[in-house]
Amino acid sequence: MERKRIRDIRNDELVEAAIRSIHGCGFGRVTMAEIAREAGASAASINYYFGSKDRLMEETMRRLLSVLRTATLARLVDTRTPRERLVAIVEANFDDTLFTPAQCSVWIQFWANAPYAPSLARLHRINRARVASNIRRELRQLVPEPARERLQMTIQAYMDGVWTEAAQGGAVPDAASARADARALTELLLDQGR
Amino acid sequence: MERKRIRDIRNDELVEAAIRSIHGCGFGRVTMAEIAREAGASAASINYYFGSKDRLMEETMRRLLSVLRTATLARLVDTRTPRERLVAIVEANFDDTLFTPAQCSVWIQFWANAPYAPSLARLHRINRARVASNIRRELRQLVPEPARERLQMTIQAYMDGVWTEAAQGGAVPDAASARADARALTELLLDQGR
DNA sequence: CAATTTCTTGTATGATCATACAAGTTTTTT
DNA sequence: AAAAAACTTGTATGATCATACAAGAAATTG
Repeated sequence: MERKRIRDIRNDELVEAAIRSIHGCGFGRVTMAEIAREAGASAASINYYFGSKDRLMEETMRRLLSVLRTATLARLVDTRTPRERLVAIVEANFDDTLFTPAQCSVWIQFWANAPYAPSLARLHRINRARVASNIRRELRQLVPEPARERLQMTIQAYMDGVWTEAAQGGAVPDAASARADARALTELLLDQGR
Repeated sequence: MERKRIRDIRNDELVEAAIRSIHGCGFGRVTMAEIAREAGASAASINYYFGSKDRLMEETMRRLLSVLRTATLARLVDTRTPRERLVAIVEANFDDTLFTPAQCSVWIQFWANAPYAPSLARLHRINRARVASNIRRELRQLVPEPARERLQMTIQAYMDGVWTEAAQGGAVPDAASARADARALTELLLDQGR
């Protein structure tokens, strides 16, 4: 099936060009022409494959979500205890495949724009619910009720914040240190009672 | 000096209309016409007072920064120890005057767009440097060197993250709980060695 | 190799929007 | 109250951009 392959190749190329372009110009300022240039194609061909700019953005966001999902599943494979699983979920957010300037930048911009773009809002809501539920599942076995909810929000806020910082492009830690820091904070929070 | 007063009143009205409009439409989609409508004025009058959309956005961001600065200074007044000052700085980020859905939302959007708009980038950089330096000043007297830098980043990431969450509009805690949570985390981090 | 499908692009169209401008209105000054 | 200054607005202009479309190139099929 040569047909399908070519289409998939183009999809990949265009989504990756979109990520680079958004990182370069900003979500609000990126144009079809710019993305096409980045991909070495024409603006019209993006419409041929995606139908509209909106759908290209949607697919681009899907790509980011899929990277996170993949990283999370990979890290969950070798876990035994709830504590290990929680750490795996947290560390997945700073996986080498995810925690790059371009992806953090694009991610933040999708977040900022999600409330105003229905198709992004939907994906955003689904992802957020999945991450929250993953964390809660493990916390249930680790922490008694009153503190649980607050703990989950703290962890999630911290992860969002590190991504935000990374997107600002300042002194970005490398992925490995980001994981170490996140792990340290998670364990400190889990052990705080003792 | 009636002249000055009218100008100041219009400036205030227009900046506040801009905040409401950006919260409603998004930074990338808000138009002069929409802001004018929100303010009960005309698009042309915004140009009369601010010269351009760009400068209105710049002034709007300045407003947000000024609210944070004011809240911080107010909370620093009655502090005695470095620890109290650090807590004051952190709590200021969740002051009642700041931690509202509209302001968090606008703030996040300014952050996301700062890398692509020179005038916003400048303000953003200055603010970030000031907050970082405030935190570092107190940490110097509270924490030995190796951990200091990491602690500062953790605190700042957490604060960014809570704002991000608040901007998403999900289950936003009220300002008072946000302050309590932030204080608890700060003190946990400070005491972690013991 | 002819026919058909798939792919690619340049250009035209129409929408959106910031801004300039000129013509008015209101307020202040003298 | 005349003159001047400050303010306000509607409209025109021009730029930007997503997208539709038609025509053509390349690949696939029979």
